[in-house]
Amino acid sequence: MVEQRLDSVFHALADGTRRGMLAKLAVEEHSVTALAAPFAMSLAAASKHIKVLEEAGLVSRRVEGRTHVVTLEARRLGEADEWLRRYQHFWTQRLDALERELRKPEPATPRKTKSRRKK
Amino acid sequence: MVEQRLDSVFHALADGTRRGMLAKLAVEEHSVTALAAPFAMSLAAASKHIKVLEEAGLVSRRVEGRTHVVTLEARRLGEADEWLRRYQHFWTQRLDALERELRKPEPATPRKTKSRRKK
DNA sequence: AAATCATTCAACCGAACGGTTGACAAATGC
DNA sequence: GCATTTGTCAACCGTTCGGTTGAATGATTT
Repeated sequence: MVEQRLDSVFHALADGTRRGMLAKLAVEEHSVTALAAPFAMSLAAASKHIKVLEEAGLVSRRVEGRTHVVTLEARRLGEADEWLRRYQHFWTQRLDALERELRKPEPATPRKTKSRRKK
Repeated sequence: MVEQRLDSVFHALADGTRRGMLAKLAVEEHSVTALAAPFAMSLAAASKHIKVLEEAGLVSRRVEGRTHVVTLEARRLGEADEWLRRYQHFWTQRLDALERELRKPEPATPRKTKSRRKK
């Protein structure tokens, strides 16, 4: 159930055009034409991308006269992030370890000027 | 450059089988056969999934005799997370706003017992 | 040396992807 | 009323995806 959603969300994110659209939508909502503008493709193609985002639940659409206004809907991004963070310590632990290592030279017991370590 | 990598990482994540493999690898490294075991598919199919993960930089492989040992390589997950977090406030702010709203019923000016609102 | 185990490779398959074009529908402008 | 704007839909096209099967490769066991 939530697994399926992750499929569609991650798939939606696996395309630069769509990520670009989300970036634009993060600033403010846009019409379909406005969203399509930066990309070298037909309006129909852009429209399809928007549909992918919509079906992934990443954007919503409000019809206003003849224009469709697309809005960022980030809850699902939150779900994706939630999934990713289960692994967070894997990419931070090295840094953590490094940090600890870097702090270490400041000795825990600074009394003895010369500390023999190991051997 | 980094955009291309995001493509492959998000694409790799857009599949339940592959996410399952990563989950298993989060516990410890595994051979190809061990990784494939839980899934109802041929070994060749699983092997392809692993290749996708590998090419996305999410896992690495060490050949040990006749078995290939696959290890989680989470740096790229970190990059994906980094991208997602640009949007973090979008899925937290609503909660923030809601929280403020929920606190509000405690009136700012509780003096007047009967407050007429509107009209 | 032969058999078995761990894994990939190559060819194939149907479905989905990302794009195009042309027709269509609805709201707006003249 | 007619043309224009905004957007979708449908059909098509080549490519990629996720899977299969069968053969091939290499390391290990007997």
